[in-house]
Amino acid sequence: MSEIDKRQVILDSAFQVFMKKGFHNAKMADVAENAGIGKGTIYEYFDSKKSLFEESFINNLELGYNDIRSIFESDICFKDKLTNYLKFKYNYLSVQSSLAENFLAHGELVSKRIKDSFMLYMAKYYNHLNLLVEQGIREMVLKDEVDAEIMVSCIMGISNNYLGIKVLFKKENEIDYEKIINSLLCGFGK
Amino acid sequence: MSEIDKRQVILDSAFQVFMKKGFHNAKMADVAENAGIGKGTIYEYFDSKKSLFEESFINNLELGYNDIRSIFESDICFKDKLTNYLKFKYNYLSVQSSLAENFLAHGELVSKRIKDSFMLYMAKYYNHLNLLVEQGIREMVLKDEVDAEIMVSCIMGISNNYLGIKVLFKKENEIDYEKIINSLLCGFGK
Amino acid sequence: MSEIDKRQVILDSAFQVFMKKGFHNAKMADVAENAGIGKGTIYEYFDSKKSLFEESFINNLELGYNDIRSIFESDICFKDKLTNYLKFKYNYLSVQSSLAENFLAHGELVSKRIKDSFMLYMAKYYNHLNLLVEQGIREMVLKDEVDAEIMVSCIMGISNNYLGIKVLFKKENEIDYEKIINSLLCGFGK
Amino acid sequence: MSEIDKRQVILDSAFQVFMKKGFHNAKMADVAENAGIGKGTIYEYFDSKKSLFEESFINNLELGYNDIRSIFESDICFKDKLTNYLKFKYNYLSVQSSLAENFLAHGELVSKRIKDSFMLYMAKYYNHLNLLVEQGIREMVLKDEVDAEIMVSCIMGISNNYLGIKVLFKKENEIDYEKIINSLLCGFGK
DNA sequence: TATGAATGAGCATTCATTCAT
DNA sequence: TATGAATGAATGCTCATTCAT
Repeated sequence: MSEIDKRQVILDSAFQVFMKKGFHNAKMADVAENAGIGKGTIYEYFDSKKSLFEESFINNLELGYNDIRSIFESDICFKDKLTNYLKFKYNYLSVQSSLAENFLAHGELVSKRIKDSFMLYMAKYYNHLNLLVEQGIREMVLKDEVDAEIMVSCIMGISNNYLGIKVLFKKENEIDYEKIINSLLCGFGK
Repeated sequence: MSEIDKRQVILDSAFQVFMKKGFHNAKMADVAENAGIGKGTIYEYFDSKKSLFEESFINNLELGYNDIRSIFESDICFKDKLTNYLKFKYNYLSVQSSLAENFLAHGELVSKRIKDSFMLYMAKYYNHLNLLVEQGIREMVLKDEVDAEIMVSCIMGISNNYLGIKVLFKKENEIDYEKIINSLLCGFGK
Repeated sequence: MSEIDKRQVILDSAFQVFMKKGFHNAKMADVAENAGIGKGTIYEYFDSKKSLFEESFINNLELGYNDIRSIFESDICFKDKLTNYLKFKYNYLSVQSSLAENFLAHGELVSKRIKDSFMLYMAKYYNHLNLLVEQGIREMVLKDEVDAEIMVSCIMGISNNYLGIKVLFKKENEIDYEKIINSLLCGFGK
Repeated sequence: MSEIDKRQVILDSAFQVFMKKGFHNAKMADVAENAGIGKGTIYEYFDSKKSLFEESFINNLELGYNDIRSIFESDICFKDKLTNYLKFKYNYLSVQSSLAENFLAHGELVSKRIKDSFMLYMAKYYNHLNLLVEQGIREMVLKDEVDAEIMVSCIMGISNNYLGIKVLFKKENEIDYEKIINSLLCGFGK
């Protein structure tokens, strides 16, 4: 196995263990065992538990972003793109985390580096969603005077909360993406 | 000071310290000092650090819920209620936490007990927002066939993301609650 | 036991263990056990193993110096003072260290702080021995033109090497302090 | 490079690193890098770090002894021999160690083997100095009844302390070997 | 009841040593 | 023979918890 590969194996193992147990309850021994290597080997590739956490966290942001970027950059219409985005988010939530955990936060681990990285990716997502709104306007699906920030927030709310609940109660077949998009387009008012 | 009062003093002190430092970096000595009492005294009222965290977390959910319940239970129209709710959330976000931290989660501390409690309050919020949607339908402001889950998710998305960003960049005066509600009512589509 | 006393108990225990095992082979657990306390307690009084070593080393210099100063400051004649000094050194060597160890040194632990402290006490000893030489000149026992540095070095050589060997081979009764002093006074030449 | 030569390269490299960093702070990786070889190669020639230390220490004693033996075995008079010895010691102190470090000792590394070896060489030095004293007696420079042990200790004191201080304060040109020897011969008394 | 000095279980990290290449 | 990636035993230190006062 190449040096790069082993590094990636450790990153993946670390992300799994950190997600499952949290930073403080995850032992370096757990990460090593999960990766099928010795404890000391981790330190050949990473300086400390903290930096391993940061690297694995950022690596995961990158991987997730690469997957989702292809959706945003694909050459399809507004509605299809939004539908694909929501479908992807549904699957992502399924494998990655539980709803409740996404609401909880502890300041402790959020180093400047990780905050910056997180904000960077959030900004990228945000930017993509903003571009999607603009595309919708160009395609004459959305109103010209639409407030992109508000609409993006609604999309995020749906992807985090509505889909999150469906994941939690395992009601995938109840999700009607057509209805979601219609709700956004037509509004809830009379 | 009565026994009940001292318990509450400890709970408040604990919540402050846990929010500021996170569970693992908060020392029992910090909580005691912040409460102006001795370390040993905490153990007269709570079994362990973990249970103190849980109690303080749930206590805070209760306090927050009591504040917001009065909004939902007030005798005002749909639009005013929704506006008041969003305004309250804005202030809450301002004092409680930063945007980025709300996105991050570590599984470690989320015991079944705390998850259940959290879900209970989420369900209460959810229920209130659902009732609010029903009120909107009764007041003929919303369509009869509105999907409450989707609308509630949009409201949550706005309160967590849109307001969160405004808090983060301290742009309170930019928030146009009228426009937010109009967006929800009329939709973003042509 | 008072706080000061417990501190001293730990210092004494630490000095014993460090002298016996050396810094790196002495475990904090050894020091604690030797002092009859828990490991954690040491950290109530000292910041780290390193600082415990330094404090115990310096403390020992102080104690040794206090003992020997009383000899130098006593109101007796040159010869008696020199005899007492050598007798004291003999006993000190007996309980403190072996000859061979005094020759070996490893730079590692010698922090600036400890070096300064050591040099300070060496300078004090040196100064006392110089004053002793001056006293000898005033008492007309020593030549006026005596080179104090050379004579002090000879005294140190005798106290470290000659007495050290006697300690090592446990030949206390062979030591003839009279002869030693006569040798210094009359020289070895014809 | 022959096997013997590589062994010697490692021994030299090891001695340098051990003297500079001390046993515990010297890493095998340091020794290997300093010798320009791989870590594993050291283990082709030495069993362990401990044995490498012992071998390098003893090897250095041998080298130092070989240098000084030639002085003692040269065919010159007592005074010249003593002067040459002191001059050699001065240079040796200059390159090998600082004064303070020579006073400090930590028991840890002094295995029986190394102690024995050290004592052996000390005994050799001692023996040479004793022979030198006898030569002085034969040459009628020293008194017949001179106590060799005391005189040797004085010489050692001068070489370790007096010369050590001169090295430390870089006052080589202040050393008056003539005066030192006269002091030893005539004594310090009236 | 209130305290804080004392405790020791628990873990990140280092580095001498091994062994497949 | 020479290498250095991989290993895991070993230990300093932290801090929740206890309990004598």
